[in-house]
Amino acid sequence: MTSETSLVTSAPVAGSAPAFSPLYQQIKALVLQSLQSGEWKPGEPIPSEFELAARYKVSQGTVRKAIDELAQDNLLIRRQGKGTFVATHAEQQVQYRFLKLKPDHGDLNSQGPAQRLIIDCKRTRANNDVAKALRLRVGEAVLQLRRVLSFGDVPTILEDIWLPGGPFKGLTAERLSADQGPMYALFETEFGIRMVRAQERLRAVNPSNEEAQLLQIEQHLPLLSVERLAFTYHDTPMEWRRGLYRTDTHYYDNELN
Amino acid sequence: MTSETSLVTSAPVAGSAPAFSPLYQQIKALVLQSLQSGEWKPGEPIPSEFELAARYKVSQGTVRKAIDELAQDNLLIRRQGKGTFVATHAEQQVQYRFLKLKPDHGDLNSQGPAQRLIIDCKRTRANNDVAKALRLRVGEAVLQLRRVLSFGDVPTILEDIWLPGGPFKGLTAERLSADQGPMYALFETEFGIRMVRAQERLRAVNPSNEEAQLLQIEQHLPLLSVERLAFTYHDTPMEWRRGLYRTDTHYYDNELN
DNA sequence: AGACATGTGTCTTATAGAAGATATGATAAC
DNA sequence: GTTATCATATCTTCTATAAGACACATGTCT
Repeated sequence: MTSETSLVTSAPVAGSAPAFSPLYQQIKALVLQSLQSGEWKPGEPIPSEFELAARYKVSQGTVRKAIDELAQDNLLIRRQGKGTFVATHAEQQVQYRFLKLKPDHGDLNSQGPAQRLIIDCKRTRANNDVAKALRLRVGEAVLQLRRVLSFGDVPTILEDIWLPGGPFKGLTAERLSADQGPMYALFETEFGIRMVRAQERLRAVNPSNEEAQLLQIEQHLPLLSVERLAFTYHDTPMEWRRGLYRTDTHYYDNELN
Repeated sequence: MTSETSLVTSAPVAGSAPAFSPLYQQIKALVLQSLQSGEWKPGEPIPSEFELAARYKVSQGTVRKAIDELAQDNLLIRRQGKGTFVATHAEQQVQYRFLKLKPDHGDLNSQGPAQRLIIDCKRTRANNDVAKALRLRVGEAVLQLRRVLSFGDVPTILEDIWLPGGPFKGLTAERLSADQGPMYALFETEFGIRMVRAQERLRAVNPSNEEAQLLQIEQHLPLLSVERLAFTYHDTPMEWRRGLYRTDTHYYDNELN
C-alpha cells in the first residue's frame, strides 16, 4: 500500500503561508516520521534509495540528499554495498556515544568494562526542576535512579537520572542491573525510545558529604557537574540526568569547529 | 593561466598506493590549499562554482560537493545570490566562536561587551608541555599571555595563552590591548592565521592563591579548567591556552549528537 | 576455491529551472 | 535636470532530475 502523501511541489497558494520547504526536506521529514513511528527499527535497514524514490515519487538523487542529512545527524548509518540502517546506541564500536570522559592515560575500556552499581531506584513525583526539564506537570510520575560508574574498580562517576514515568512504564532496578551494555541501548530495545541528541551544562562544584562518600573521595576534591537533557525525535526531552565526574584522573573531551 | 593540476581520475596504478580519493575530495584539498596560501582572504568571496569547475576541469556539481563539505566545516560560508565567502572570526553575529560559556541568566552581551585586562605579556621559551602541544622544540621562542575577561565588571575568566614565536612575530601587548573584537580576528587580519578547529579538555580544579585573587573570588570556589589547543589548516597547532572559568554564575554549554 | 551475477550505496557528469542579490536602463514624478 | 520607481537582465547559489560508471557485499553456480 503506497501511503498517499501529497508533497508541496508548485507555486505557493495565496492566502495561507504554510512554510514551503524544498522537496528533499519534505522527504527527510517523511523518513523521520517512519523512524519515529517505528516502521524501521534501530539496527534494521531502511528501504533502498530507489525504493524510497518510487514510494515518494521523487528521484533517487532527492532521496539521497534527504538521507545524507539524516546520516549527518547520526540518525541513519550508510554502509556501502549493504544498505542504509537505522542508527542505534547498542552494538557499534562506540560504547558510550554521549560520554565524553576520557582517562588521562590509556583507554576507557583498557581495564575492562565499566562497573555499574545502582544505589537507588524509585518511582516518585516530578518536582519543579524535573518537571520543567522534561516538560511534565509538577507531581507527575517519574522514575528516579542513582548509580555509580567505576572504571578499573575506581568509582569515577555518580549519576542521578530522572525519566518520565509514562514512556518508561515497567522499568525496574532488576531490569537495569540485569542488563549489560549501555543504558541507552536498553531504552531502545525495551521501550522503543531512541535518544537522538543531548544538551549538557557543565560546572565545577564541590561534592556534598554524601556524594563524596559514594565516590570514595575527599570532600575537597572538586568535581565536574554535568547536567544532561537528552532528546528523542522531534526534540522531545526524555531524560534528565546530573553526573558528577572525577577529573583528577580523567578529563572531559570536547571538539570545537 | 590554468594551473596544471593533475587529478587522479582513472584506475589505481599498481606499485604505489597513493590513497585514491573521490574527485570532489581532491577538489576540496585544492581549495583548501588556496585558502591556506591566502589566495582568497577571510571575508572575501571565492570564485563561483562554474569558475572553479572550469579551472579544475570538472563539473560544477563536483565543485559544489567539495564546497558543501568545506562550508560544513565552517571554512566557507555560502550566501545564495551573492557567492561563497571565506569564513572569518571577525564580523558575524557570533562574537566568540569557540567560547561556550553562557551566563545563567540573560545573554553574554546583555551587559555590554566583555572587558579585557591583560595581566602579563612576554616572550619566553617553550617548556616541555608547551613544546609538546605546539609541536615545537623545547626552548623555542613562544609568546606568553595572561589576561582576565570580565562580563558586567565581574571577572569571570582567567586565561594563560601560549603562541609560537615564529608565526606571531611582532605581536605585542600594545597591539593586543589596542584591538577591539575577538583575538582570533586579530590573528587573521594581522598574521594571516585562521583557527579552524580546537580541542578542549575540561576539569574541575581549585584555584591557586594567585588565580583566586586575579578573579577576585574565594579560594575554595572550584573553577572549570579549560585547556584548549587550537589548530589552523592541516591540523597544525597554533595556540595553546588554559582558561579558568567561574561556573557559579555561568555554565559551559555543550551540544551532543 | 574461483568466477560470476546481482543488489546495494558512491561518484561524476549534464541539464534545467527556482530563488536571492545586484546593476542597468527606461519611465514617471517632482 | 534631478530623483524615485519599476522592469529587466544577469550574476550567484539552490533544488531537482536523470543516466552511467564504479565500488562493495553477498550470494550462487561451476
